[in-house]
Amino acid sequence: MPAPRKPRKTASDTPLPPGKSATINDIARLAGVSKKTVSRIINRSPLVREETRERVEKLMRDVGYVPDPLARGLAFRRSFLIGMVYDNPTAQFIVNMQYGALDALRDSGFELVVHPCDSRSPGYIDGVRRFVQQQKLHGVMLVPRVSEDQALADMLDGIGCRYTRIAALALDDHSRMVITHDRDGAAEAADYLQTLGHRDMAVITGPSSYRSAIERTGGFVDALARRGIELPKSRILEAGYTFESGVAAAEKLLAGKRRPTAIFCANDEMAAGVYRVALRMGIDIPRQLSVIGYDDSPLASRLWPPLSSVRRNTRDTGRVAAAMLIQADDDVRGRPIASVRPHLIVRDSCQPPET
Amino acid sequence: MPAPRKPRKTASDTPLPPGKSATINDIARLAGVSKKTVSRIINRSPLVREETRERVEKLMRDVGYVPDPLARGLAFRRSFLIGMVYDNPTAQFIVNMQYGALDALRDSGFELVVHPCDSRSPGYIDGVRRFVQQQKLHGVMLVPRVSEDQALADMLDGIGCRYTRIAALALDDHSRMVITHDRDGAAEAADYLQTLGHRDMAVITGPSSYRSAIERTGGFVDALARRGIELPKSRILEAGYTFESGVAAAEKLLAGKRRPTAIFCANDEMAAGVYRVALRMGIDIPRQLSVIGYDDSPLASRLWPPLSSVRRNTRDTGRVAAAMLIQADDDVRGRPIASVRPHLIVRDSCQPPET
DNA sequence: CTGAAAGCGCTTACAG
DNA sequence: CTGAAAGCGCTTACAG
Repeated sequence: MPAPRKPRKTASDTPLPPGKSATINDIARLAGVSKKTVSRIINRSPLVREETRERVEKLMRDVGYVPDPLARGLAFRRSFLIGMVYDNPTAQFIVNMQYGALDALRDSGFELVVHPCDSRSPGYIDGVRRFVQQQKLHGVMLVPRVSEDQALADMLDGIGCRYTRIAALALDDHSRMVITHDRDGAAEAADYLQTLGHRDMAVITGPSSYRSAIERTGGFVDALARRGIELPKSRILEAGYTFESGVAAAEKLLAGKRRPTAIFCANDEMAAGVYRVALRMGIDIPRQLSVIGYDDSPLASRLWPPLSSVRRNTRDTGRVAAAMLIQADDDVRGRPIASVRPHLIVRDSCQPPET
Repeated sequence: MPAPRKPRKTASDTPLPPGKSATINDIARLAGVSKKTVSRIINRSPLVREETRERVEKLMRDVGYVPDPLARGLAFRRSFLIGMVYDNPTAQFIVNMQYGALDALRDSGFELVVHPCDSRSPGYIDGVRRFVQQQKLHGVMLVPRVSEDQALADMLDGIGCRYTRIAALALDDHSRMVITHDRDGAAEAADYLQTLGHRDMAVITGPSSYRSAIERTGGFVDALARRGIELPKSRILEAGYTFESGVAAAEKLLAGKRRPTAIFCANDEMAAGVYRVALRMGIDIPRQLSVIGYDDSPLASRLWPPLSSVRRNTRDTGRVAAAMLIQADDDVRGRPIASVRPHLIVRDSCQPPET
């Protein structure tokens, strides 16, 4: 039996080039397979013998090999980037959505690139198109309110860009939707106020061009109706989702001779506006007026008394929306529609009405 | 004279492939130059005849040609992505910083990819390294507080990644710093309170491991000293930049037998904590207590009375930091250090002390 | 199950 | 000032 060969430098055991990281060629050479086989392993093709796969995967781990997303992107004609497109929600909402998306993208090789835009400017859809096409994005998350824009979705469909839409209700194929059920969140607020004994309530809602505003108001009104309370039109005020518009709406509502005993606001910013007006008019919250917001933003617990508010679970929403984009198509079809449920966080801004 | 030839399909006027976008080869063919010349024009090389450049640039505009960042990135061994690395500042701060960065990146071909992290977790520097190396980032913006971590900057230096650090004072080469002069912002608050007539003041500051906390407190104390007022150590309380820690610090400060007449808080969250305690203790702001915050967050104007606060101009800061990363190196050297100045926004939370 | 060739759309290094 | 060749690190299409 010949003595075992002393290891010598051959083509197949040349150490990795120092400094620069390993490439698919290094892995193929070191493993003694073709680069195509390595490529199959990277892309989880089943057409690789189990033994080969394990051996090569171990090697990749050992040398810390990670395929270059630039090279893969060039060959695939599609990058490993997920875009997040949004208009102008509150900062905390955006940031939570980003955190959620990154939860899903962590260790996937995908990264998140952000694209705020102004949906009122005429060229905004074109701006998104350039963003998507130039970067050859793998997919985009559409956050409310741009998620509600059918023209934007149609454009993306037209250029073959996959997307997920986050919205209060289904606006598209199940495979492209994450539903936030704003109707249910508002209904929970209505049930809570009704249970406390309120009968004369009011709603300060967002712009009627926003589905979220329609759904939240509708959910509140319908839930009251189910419990036998009709909310007159005069008790529903449309505002602009801003603090200032909340102030203006609250002034109208609280100046009338018969004040409502409770106000449901379609977001926390407007609820803060109600607080401001109540303070100015000497109306005590919650003794003389109950208030509920929507968002459960940090502001809710900074206000005094701490504001009861509907939590949206934004981070979960972002995670689900991003996860759908990087899943294989087969996994997406036929599964139930993605949804995230809101729920009311009770703090100290409500109590039974004065008798 | 022969009749003019009817245009026929030749190699050089074959229309662009329908559907897919033009490549450097299409431009070279259509312009009748080599792809290398087109490449020179893309990269603004001076080694191109003026007439050629103009002709090719017009063609590129006409067909809507944009070079593929994936292909350029592969050849350059560096992507056209800017990373933004941050720990856990307030949502509005992050979002403003992102808006600012995108202001600088608009129409530059670069995009912004976000990377929140936890600087207390042991592997976080490694996480940033993987992020930078795998995506072959063109550069990263380091936002406070990670911008203050020298180990992180050293790692980036070690792997040859360009970066800009946003911090209260110079921690690095001028070419890598954007200074926010927190010291000056705090000094302005001090001058304002002194001018109103306050003599017995206090500071609620952030963690002493944060340069921002040190600078803001130092700036406030030094400015008072310049005006002949010594702030005793007992009037400086270290808190955690959070609402809750602000509440705790305010309780200590306002429970004592001799209350300060004014409190400077190193951020708005802690100032909101002071408001909460003052409300609970029946101390009227601003009549019995003046308060100043730092950040000029949306919260400042939601509080009652509206909080005077030092505005940081975060969006400008982000714009400058990102612009430095995509500038040519020559433009960076020798120019004055980048800086953004804070200034006090006066609202209704301060007045002269009661006599 | 595996591989050799060609190609993705650019740039670098070299030559003229 | 301009260009032909080779290469960046992968994948696709084809063949076996």
